[in-house]
Amino acid sequence: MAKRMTGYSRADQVLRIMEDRGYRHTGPREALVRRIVAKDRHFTAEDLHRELPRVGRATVYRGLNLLVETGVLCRVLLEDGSLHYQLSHLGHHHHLICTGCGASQDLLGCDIDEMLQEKTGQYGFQMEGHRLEVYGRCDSCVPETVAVA
Amino acid sequence: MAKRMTGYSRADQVLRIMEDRGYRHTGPREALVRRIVAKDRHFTAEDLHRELPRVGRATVYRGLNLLVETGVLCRVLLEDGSLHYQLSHLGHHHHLICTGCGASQDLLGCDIDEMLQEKTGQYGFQMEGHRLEVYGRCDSCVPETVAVA
DNA sequence: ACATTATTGATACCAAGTCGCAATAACTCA
DNA sequence: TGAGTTATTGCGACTTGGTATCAATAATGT
Repeated sequence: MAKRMTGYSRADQVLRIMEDRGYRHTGPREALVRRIVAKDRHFTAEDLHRELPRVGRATVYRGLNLLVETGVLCRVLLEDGSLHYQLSHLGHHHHLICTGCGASQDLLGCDIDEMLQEKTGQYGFQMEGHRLEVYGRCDSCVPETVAVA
Repeated sequence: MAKRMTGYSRADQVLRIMEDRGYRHTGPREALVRRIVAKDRHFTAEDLHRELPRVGRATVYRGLNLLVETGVLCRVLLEDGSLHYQLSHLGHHHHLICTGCGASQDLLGCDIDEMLQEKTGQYGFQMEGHRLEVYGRCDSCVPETVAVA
């Protein structure tokens, strides 16, 4: 069915980016990338390794680190402390993570930077960066039981 | 030296809180608490275990979890992903973590809640909570080298 | 086609943290 | 105070998530 009019899929784009950075285009890397771009939610390194058993564990971890460095993926920290990955928007942003279905999306245009600069300045602190994760329910995951009076 | 006019130290208070919750007052727990309240910066479970070799490793971990549940400690996530602990203010707050000396302090009165509620609402998202860590330099840790024009 | 260099994957290893369990220490109450 | 009950301890084995080593292999430039 009509899949995509442009000749290049997202996976191709990503592979292209990596080649431009001087990384080689290899079978295992292509497998990783294709699998990743097909995902609609965050995942762990072990998830990926389970899905691609023919790609060595170390290679999966190495590939993920590479993709994070390249800016293709970003790391997402869940409430329980476990580390997941997801396709990234470029630039600084935060994540909305659904505690129901595990879906996540980027939260764009959330500028807490200035506010933090000011606040932390009051403590004599020179801010360099921050990390913000937001947890809740996405629209298709409203809690089943509503609080009783 | 004039140390403290009240008869009860912070450590005693903490032990008191734990007893009130039904936990027993034991030697190992007291050792943990005394060591912790004497600290002026965040620390890891392994730090604590190294400092108190006579307290079993599992006991250190169990104790820390207990103190977090009780609200005495809170977990702090460093930039490199490692998990540290520090004495906690009550209620929701964030942390200012110095990347120079490793000191950290609580950042109070930083209300990003409303802003996040609004922003996330636009995504059809019902926010339940968030985590924010702020990294930078404390006033006594200004970077040695200043950016050159 | 070849030489060069990056990459792979198996394995061993490491760090952080939990689990099971027998021994022990804290509380309770008669 | 002492016996009984129950929580806690500490050991060691185990799990999970991730990295280092290194010989074998695959990708690239010419």
